[in-house]
Amino acid sequence: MVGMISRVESAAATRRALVDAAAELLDEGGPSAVTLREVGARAGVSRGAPYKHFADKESLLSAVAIEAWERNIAGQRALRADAALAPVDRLRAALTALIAVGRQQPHLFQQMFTIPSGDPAAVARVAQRSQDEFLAMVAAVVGERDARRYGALLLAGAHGVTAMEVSGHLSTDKWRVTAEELVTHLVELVATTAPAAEPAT
Amino acid sequence: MVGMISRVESAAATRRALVDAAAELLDEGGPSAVTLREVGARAGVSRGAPYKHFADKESLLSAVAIEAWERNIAGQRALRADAALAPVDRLRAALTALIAVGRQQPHLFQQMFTIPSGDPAAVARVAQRSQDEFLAMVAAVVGERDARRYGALLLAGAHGVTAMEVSGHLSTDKWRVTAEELVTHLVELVATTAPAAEPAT
DNA sequence: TCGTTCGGGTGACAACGTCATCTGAAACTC
DNA sequence: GAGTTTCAGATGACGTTGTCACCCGAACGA
Repeated sequence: MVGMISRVESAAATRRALVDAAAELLDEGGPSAVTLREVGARAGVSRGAPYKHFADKESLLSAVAIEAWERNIAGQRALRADAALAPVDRLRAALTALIAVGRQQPHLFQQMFTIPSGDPAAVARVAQRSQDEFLAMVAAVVGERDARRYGALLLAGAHGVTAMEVSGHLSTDKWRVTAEELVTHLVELVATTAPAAEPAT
Repeated sequence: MVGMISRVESAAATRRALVDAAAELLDEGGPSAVTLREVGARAGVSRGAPYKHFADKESLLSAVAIEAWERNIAGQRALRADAALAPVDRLRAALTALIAVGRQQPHLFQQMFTIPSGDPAAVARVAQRSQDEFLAMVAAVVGERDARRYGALLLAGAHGVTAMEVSGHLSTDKWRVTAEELVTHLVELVATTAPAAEPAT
């Protein structure tokens, strides 16, 4: 029958609700606000239920970070598919998107770059895929040969400025520059310095 | 009598021991390993003693971060006083020092850039002083006029690459570049692109 | 139809952050 | 120097949290 839910479907739905609830609590009050009891409550299950889907609290938070990385990947794919954008604009848009996450969901941003203690490979793997996507965008601007070198520069710069703003260390009074301006500046710097520019994919 | 300890001296010594113990535990096992009970034990006092010196656990961790920033400031001052170094070398050394902290004390590095929830201004203030020091070093290379713009770029880049390495997102297989190489590259990029270079202080 | 599997609920426990309260000695007042 | 105040530290206690062992019931496979 249509709409009938099997056991695996129900379990998957619960897992979804758990991750969503955890992400919500993380946004609202940081990692310490993510209690398994409250997560269970918001997901409509009991306090022990999360343990049927995640090894421990940190695995749950890792799942939240992993989904954020996957959204990041999807966003970059969409940018690459947008034919209306010049390669250098795609680059800038991708980095600006990272800044936007930091601005709108600072705790999530920090979680994405937290030292993993459980399974280090889990978050790292999906982050690597995001970087692959980004590398392709860089290659379209500076060429395949120097993509890695400049890609690391761009990504580090964007992440660095966002992290500084998130943690309150980027006083615009002092630096007289916004995160977006800095990224734009950095992209221009790379685009003009880089040896060769190739046509977009 | 020499060696006699007054009450305030004893209290200051306890505070020192508490911060040291917290820093030690942070290095060993991350923020979750810093329990007030263990901190008290290592400092030779009881579990409730820290509350005579810090409002709560987070204030204690903030104190650890603040001391790390102060060491950073002292290091930068030493670099600026070293007449044997060219201005651009001082810059690179300062950024490399930041990377070294991330490598050797990853949890401390994260703590230095954590979103503060208690007194946001406390950590931010000392971080600002570190940036003032850094700004002066940048000005010696690219001139006063563009120091802010390029300073933010350099600092963000160094912090970004360190954070990526700390969180395991900087696969050297993929990027074929170490954090130091990237910083060196960035410094050269700025030094050659910047409009004017002025003599060192 | 009969086990099996497995998501979910519940009781329980240790550890933790935090506070109210007590204590004793140093510091201050006269 | 006696009395008073101040304050670092110890301790008992409480609520909360992460975690696990155990139980239950419904969906699934044979």
